[in-house]
Amino acid sequence: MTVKTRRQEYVEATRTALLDSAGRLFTEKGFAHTSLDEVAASARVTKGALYHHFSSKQALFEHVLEGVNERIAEAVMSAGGNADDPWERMTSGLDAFLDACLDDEYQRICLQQGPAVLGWERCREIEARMMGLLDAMLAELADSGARLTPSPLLTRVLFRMVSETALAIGEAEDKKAARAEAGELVTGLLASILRGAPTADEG
Amino acid sequence: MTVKTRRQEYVEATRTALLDSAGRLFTEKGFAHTSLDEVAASARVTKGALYHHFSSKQALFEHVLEGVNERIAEAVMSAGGNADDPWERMTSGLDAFLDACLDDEYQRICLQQGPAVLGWERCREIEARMMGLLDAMLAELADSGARLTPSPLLTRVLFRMVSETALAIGEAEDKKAARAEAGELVTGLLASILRGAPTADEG
DNA sequence: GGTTATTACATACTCTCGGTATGTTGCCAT
DNA sequence: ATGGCAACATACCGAGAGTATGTAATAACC
Repeated sequence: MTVKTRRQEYVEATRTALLDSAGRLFTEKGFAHTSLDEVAASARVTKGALYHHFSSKQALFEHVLEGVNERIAEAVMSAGGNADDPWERMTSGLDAFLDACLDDEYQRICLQQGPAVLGWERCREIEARMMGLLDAMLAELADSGARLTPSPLLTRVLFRMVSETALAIGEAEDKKAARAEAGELVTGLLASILRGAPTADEG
Repeated sequence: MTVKTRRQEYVEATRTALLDSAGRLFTEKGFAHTSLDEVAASARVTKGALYHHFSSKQALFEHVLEGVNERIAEAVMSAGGNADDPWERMTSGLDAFLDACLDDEYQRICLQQGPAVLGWERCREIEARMMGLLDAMLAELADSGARLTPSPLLTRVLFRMVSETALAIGEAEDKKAARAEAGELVTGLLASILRGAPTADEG
C-alpha cells in the first residue's frame, strides 16, 4: 500500500464532509425536506461535487445509513464480546443497542426514514451486519441449551421487537426512564421466549 | 337528518374516486413516485378538484391510510368477537390480522410508507384503533389469569412484532407457506410470553 | 323569481428541486 | 510539454407540488 497523497486526503475529506452534512440534515429535517443544494452548501461545496461522489440523492442517503448502522453495530459488538455466558453476552449486547438507540441519527435515519426511502428489503440487507450479531447470539443460546428453534423469521421478529422499544425510547420525554423500562421489558420478553422463565435473574 | 341531494352524492363520489385512485397508485408506485396529476387523471378530474378536497399530498395520503386501517381493523374486530375464551379471541383475531396482511394495500401504505410519510407518531395515532383491540385483549388475558403485566409499551412492542411477521409474509415468494410459518411463530411467541408455556395447545 | 353568494371544480401559472450537461482547474503519467 | 483524467463549479432542464384565478352550477336570501 502506498502512502496517501495530499490530494487523496482532500478528496476523502470532501466526501466525509458531504456524508456528515447529509447525516445531520437528514436527521434534523428528514429525507424529503432536505435539498441537495443545502447539503452541498453545508459541506462548503456545490451540487456538482456531490453528484461526483454520489450518483443520486437516494445513493447518498444509502451511504449515510450504512455509516450510521456500521457505527452502532461496532458498539454493540464490542459490548457483547467480553462476556463468557452466552446469555450475558446477549443481555449486554442488548443494553449497548438500546443505549445506542438514544442516538438521534440512528433513530431517524435507520429506523424511521430508512425503510421508506430504500424499501424494507434493501434496508434489511444493510442491517444484515446487526442482524447477524443477533443471529449468532441466538445460535449460541440454542447450543447452550436454550429452548428455541432458530430461524430467520425469529431473528427478524426479535430484532424488530427491540427496534420498536428503541423508537419508544426516542419518542419519550423522559428518555432515562423509558430506557430503563425498555431494558426491563425486553430482557423479560427475551427471557420468557428463550428460556421459558419469567426473568433472567430468577431462572 | 335531511335527504342527501344529488349534488352531494356527486361530491362524495368524486372524493371517493380520488381516495380510491390514490390508494391504488400509492400502493403500486409508492408515495414519492406518484404524482397528483396522475391521481387526478385516474379519478377523471383535475388537480384543482384534488386540492379542493385535500389540502396537500400528505393529507391525501393520510386519509387513504385511515381508510385502509379502518377496513382492516373492522375485519380483525369482527373475527375476534364471537369466541368465548379470551385466548381464543386473541388467536383468532391474530389470524384475521395476518390474513388481512396479505392485502397489498395494507402492507405498502400502512406498514411501509406510512411511518416515513407521516412519521411514526402520527402513524401510531391512526393505528390506535387497532392497537386498542390488542390492548383490550391483553387486558382480558391478564384478568383471566395470564402471567403478564399490561403496559402501553408491551402492547406496542407486541403489535410491532406481529406487524413484522406481516411484512415478512408480504415479501415472501410463497405467501401461503410464509403465512403458515408466521402464524405458528407468532402464536408460539405470544404463548410463551403471555402464559409461560411453549405453545398454545400444549399449555 | 331575480340577484347574490357559495360550492365544486377546471385552467394556467409559479417555484422548488433532483438530475444533467458542460465548463474549468490542477495533478499525474508518458 | 502535453494529453488526459480527476475533482470539482456553473448553467441549465424538466417534473411535479402547490397556488391564483376563472367559471358553471347550485343554493340562499329578500
